[in-house]
Amino acid sequence: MISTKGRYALRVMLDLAEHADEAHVPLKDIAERQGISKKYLEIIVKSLVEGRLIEGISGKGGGYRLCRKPEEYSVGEILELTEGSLATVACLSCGAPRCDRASDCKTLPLWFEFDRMTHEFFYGRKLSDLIEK
Amino acid sequence: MISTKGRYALRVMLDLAEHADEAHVPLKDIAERQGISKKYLEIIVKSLVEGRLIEGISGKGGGYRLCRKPEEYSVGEILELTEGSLATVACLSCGAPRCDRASDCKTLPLWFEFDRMTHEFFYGRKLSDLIEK
DNA sequence: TTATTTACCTACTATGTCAATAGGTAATTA
DNA sequence: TAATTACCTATTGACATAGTAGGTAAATAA
Repeated sequence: MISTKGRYALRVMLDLAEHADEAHVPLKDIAERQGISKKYLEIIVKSLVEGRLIEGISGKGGGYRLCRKPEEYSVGEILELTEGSLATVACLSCGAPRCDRASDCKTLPLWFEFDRMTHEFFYGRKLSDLIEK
Repeated sequence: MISTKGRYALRVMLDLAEHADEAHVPLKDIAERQGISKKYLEIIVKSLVEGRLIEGISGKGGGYRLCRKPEEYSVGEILELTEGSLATVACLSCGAPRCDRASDCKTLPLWFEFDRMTHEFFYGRKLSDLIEK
């Protein structure tokens, strides 16, 4: 299940992509357009800035801006950054303690395959694919 | 993210499938073989019994048994029963309050497509597919 | 009949995550 | 100097997760 963090992050990125002509977009504007609490969005954009997906400029006339072109962002990296991991089961998430049943676990191949499919799905979609022409 | 409930349920079902020759399999045996607390498994098998995936018989010589052949169970129905829903985002889970942004939400089609893929993946796998021949 | 074994039942709990909110400080521009 | 913006730390209520505890009811074997 994708939480609000990942979903809102994607919407913020989309909003920025759609307003890429403006120099910088204040968070206030994004919050209003998207109908999401600005305070909550602060937490989310923080991750995005730290992950170098966007950059923020303080002060009057400041705001946020994409670092790259919309077609250079995959949905997967946005979600993975904000959600922490896209892994389906705990055993497959990065830094998980390895399970000693793994070698003959009959369900692991299933999770593994699903994980791969998920990864391919989200990394195959670019931010630009979500913007209607 | 699939929780232990769904993952353990699948392992219980697999264990039962592999011991389908025995009349009834006591939960104690499953718990020992799978290395999962019997107490916790009680909660999980309860859902499986209520969902009519397995049946339980009390008393000495009792235990649990599959209601159908392994090839007649999809992984999807097992997970959906124990996890509640396989939906990726809240907006798509059954009985969710409908979002008034849905009509022009640019991310919804993405979630929808992923949801469909997930559904097809898990409903396409049968319990019997996970048993090595 | 009695002991044993099994399912089945209700209640409780510790821990963590989610989805925010509150109240600031620092930076930049007009 | 005032306004605007990002950026920072801390807190909170609600809920889910992953169990545990301590029983009762049902069925069988001795």
